[in-house]
Amino acid sequence: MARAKPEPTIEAEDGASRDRLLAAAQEAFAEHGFDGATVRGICAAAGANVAAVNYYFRDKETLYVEAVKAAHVCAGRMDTMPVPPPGTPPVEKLRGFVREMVSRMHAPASTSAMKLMMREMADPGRAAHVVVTEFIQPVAFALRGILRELLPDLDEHRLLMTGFSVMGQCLFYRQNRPVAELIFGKSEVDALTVEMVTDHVVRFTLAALGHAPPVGAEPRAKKPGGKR
Amino acid sequence: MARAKPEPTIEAEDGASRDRLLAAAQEAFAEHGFDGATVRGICAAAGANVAAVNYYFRDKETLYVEAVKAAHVCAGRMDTMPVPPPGTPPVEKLRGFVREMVSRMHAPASTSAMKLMMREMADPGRAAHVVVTEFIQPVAFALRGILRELLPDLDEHRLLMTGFSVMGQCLFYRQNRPVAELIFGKSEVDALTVEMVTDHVVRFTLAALGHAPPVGAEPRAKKPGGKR
DNA sequence: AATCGATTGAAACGCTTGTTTAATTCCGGT
DNA sequence: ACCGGAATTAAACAAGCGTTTCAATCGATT
Repeated sequence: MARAKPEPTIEAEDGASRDRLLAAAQEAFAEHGFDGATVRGICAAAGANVAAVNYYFRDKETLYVEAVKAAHVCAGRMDTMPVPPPGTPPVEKLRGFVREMVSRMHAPASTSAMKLMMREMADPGRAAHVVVTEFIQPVAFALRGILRELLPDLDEHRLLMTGFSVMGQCLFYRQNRPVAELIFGKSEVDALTVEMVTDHVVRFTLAALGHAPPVGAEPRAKKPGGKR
Repeated sequence: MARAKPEPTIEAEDGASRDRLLAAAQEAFAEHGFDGATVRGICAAAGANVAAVNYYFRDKETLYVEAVKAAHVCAGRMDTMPVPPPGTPPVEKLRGFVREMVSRMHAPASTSAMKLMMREMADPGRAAHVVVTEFIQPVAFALRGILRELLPDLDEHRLLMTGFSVMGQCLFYRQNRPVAELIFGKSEVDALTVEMVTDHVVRFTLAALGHAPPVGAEPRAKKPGGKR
């Protein structure tokens, strides 16, 4: 009937609408969660038919899992963390780690992808294993290695908690930013730039570990007690 | 006990099934979220009819808000934080604050109530304002006061981030515990007792602020006010 | 041009959701 | 006892959900 021959969209590509479906699902699940997002809404946003989700994926749940997987290869790529050159001192490794982490918490490449992963982490269920083993685990071990270099004699439990302290500081700015804005005002929180937060977390952590002067001590001059 | 009814409306005090409904809603919303929980499931758990939720509350949304309110007066009571006596040094105030916070993060009085509040904080929407102003805000200001005592000369931005560092460390053990268990193993994470975590966070923070020796440095010599 | 498999389309399925209606039971009061 | 409002019940409502069906369409191959 309506032999509509619109612009030659790239349909010849294998699974063009599959990708659009995946992108739409990623955004919808990130915004409204698994239960909140609807298959109809996703298909409408993707410009596809409702049956497409059953054609390309089996059902809503596998679409969700695939969307999470696609999200963590898009915004994730945690294996592509900046690898410091071999001679880098551990303090600088930690600084680089925190900078990268805070940056991703602050303004990630794909907002919806990061939101989706955070949501899955907040209450793990359907795709937690994939996200953790491929996205989070290597980062956690990288941090543990850096901290082990900084604290060679610390027992495992304290090392673990130290890593949690670092991650807790970084994750705060993403997981609790809305609440912080409600408490202290959006302008106050938004005033904290990536550089400021990175600098604070690095200084706070290094001071806690005895590798830098404590917070509040302005380094107007080189402080005595500098290591090495 | 029987008071006169000036208005022929319902008595808010005798709602036996209303309370059961509220408790069931609290648990269901905590477990499955707003969209995941069903009115029928809540009523079944409360042993009430489906129409009860429309009789006592207007609809599902107000039931949710009331459940959140009930949750934060049950597990919350953050205004009943341990008030240190006036002569307490700020270091001890911080220690008490962290201990209380970590304890509540670790094993709260009502698991479902805490879960429900955390869920509402994770993505604020329906009852965020109530939770924040009555539950979180006073705690945040209390922490800020303690930190201001410890760091009288720090600018506001750094003071804010320092508070975030403290809260981030405490919240980590609740918000990211499942993920941490997936990464490092449940036994490793569960081995961290409240005392260990409290001690670590206090030491980490005080060291960062220059009020205690850094993590990893065992206090070989007696510190002023040193503890065992 | 005809054919075949892959893809899309519109419609309907069965089911669950939140909400409402109307009838019923319960209980205390002048 | 009667009566009236409060509380509870069963049944149904419309709407939306995920999923399925089957026919129509498209693109490439023969």
